[in-house]
Amino acid sequence: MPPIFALVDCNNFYASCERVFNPRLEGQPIVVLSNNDGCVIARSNEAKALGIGMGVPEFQIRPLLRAHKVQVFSSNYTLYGDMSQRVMETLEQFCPDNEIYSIDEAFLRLSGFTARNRTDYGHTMRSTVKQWTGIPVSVGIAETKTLAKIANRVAKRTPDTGGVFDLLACPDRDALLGRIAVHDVWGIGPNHAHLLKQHGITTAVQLQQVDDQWIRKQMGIVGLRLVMELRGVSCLDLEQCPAPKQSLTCSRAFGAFISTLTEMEEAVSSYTSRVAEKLRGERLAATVLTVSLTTNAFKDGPQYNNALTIKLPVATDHTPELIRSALQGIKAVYREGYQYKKAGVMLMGLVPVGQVQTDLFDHHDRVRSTRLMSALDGVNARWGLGALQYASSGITKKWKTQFHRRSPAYTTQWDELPVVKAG
DNA sequence: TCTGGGGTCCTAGGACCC
DNA sequence: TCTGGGGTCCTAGGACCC
Repeated sequence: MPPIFALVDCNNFYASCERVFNPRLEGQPIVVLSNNDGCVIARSNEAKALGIGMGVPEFQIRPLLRAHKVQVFSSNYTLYGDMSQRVMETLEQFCPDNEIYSIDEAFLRLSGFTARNRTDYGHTMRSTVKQWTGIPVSVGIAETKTLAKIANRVAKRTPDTGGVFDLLACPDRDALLGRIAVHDVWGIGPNHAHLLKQHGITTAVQLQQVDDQWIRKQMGIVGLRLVMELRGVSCLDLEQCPAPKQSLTCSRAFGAFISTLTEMEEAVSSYTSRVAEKLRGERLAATVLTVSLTTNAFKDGPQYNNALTIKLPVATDHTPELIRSALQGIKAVYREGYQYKKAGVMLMGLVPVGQVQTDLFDHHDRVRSTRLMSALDGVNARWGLGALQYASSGITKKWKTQFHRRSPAYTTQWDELPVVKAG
């Protein structure tokens, strides 16, 4: 029996999260900004209707935001991560055969349903998620993941679907695919959209009908797979046990320019602590570390970008060891005379902690340092990330990322829980 | 003044080996 | 004049995703 996929996607996820705990935002335009309150990364429907684009710098639309009383939020990833988990746990109850694809999307395998039942089930899931979490979702159903993505798009944009659309029950699929622009197909980015357009291919239905050899030559195996998926031949299966991570990164723009090595060392040290926490959270250790730094490409003035990759002597998840290597790296690439905007620390060559190949000459007391790291992570989990920090991360931190308009961590910090007033 | 962050996969080309 | 062939591994860069 051919598979059937449903894609459940949260509507305007970050904006919806803000709304759940602040009901007076219902019906109002909302935007959520990236780190340092730089760009728009989420918009409510009302904000989209004002013509606010995805990724637009906040300063460029400031007058518009003010004129329409748009509610502006800094991003609050602690809140969004927790809300995501609630949504996914709800979906899990409906369909354990699922893949959490991103913070706001999951693919489900719906087998053994008739067409009528599928749509009904979609509506039940949708209303349950809304009732249990407050988050509105849309459901797209089809025989491949790529088509389920398209079905979801239709569900989201066509009010009379009630938020659920089953492409298998669509009487004229070609007409529908003819209305989907090729750049809106999952897997077609700006570059391939341009290439396809030059060959007269502008809609999903045209893409579906291209010659196999031609698409293989133009877009490689990925392109051919995509076209097969559009034809209803499933090539992308559910990935239920996610492959172990290959890399972990912490890279961030600074809240204020850095122009001294000391401050750069603080920032890199702080970013390394963060990525090391992620590493331990995944129960992995790293064998390769890359540090990078860059000036502001948007500004005039001297530019400098550089990165350095260091092979670690022994795979480690121990923050001080990682900081030592990162600092050694940043010293080597740092040049005086620039205004730095951003730095990053990436860990690669990840191996499960249980399988670390130790060095004959490695005298480090690993048992002791593991206990220390657990204690550190425990304190930070209890009191909030950054409660306990390494001195090398600095104290004043003028460079720290700015979040001027952040909502409370409504669901993860006792002192920030929403208060319900009796009245 | 002010422009995000974190990932994956594929491919082409070079180095190296037999 | 004439300059193999095939395999593997690694890396950098491109393209895409949310």
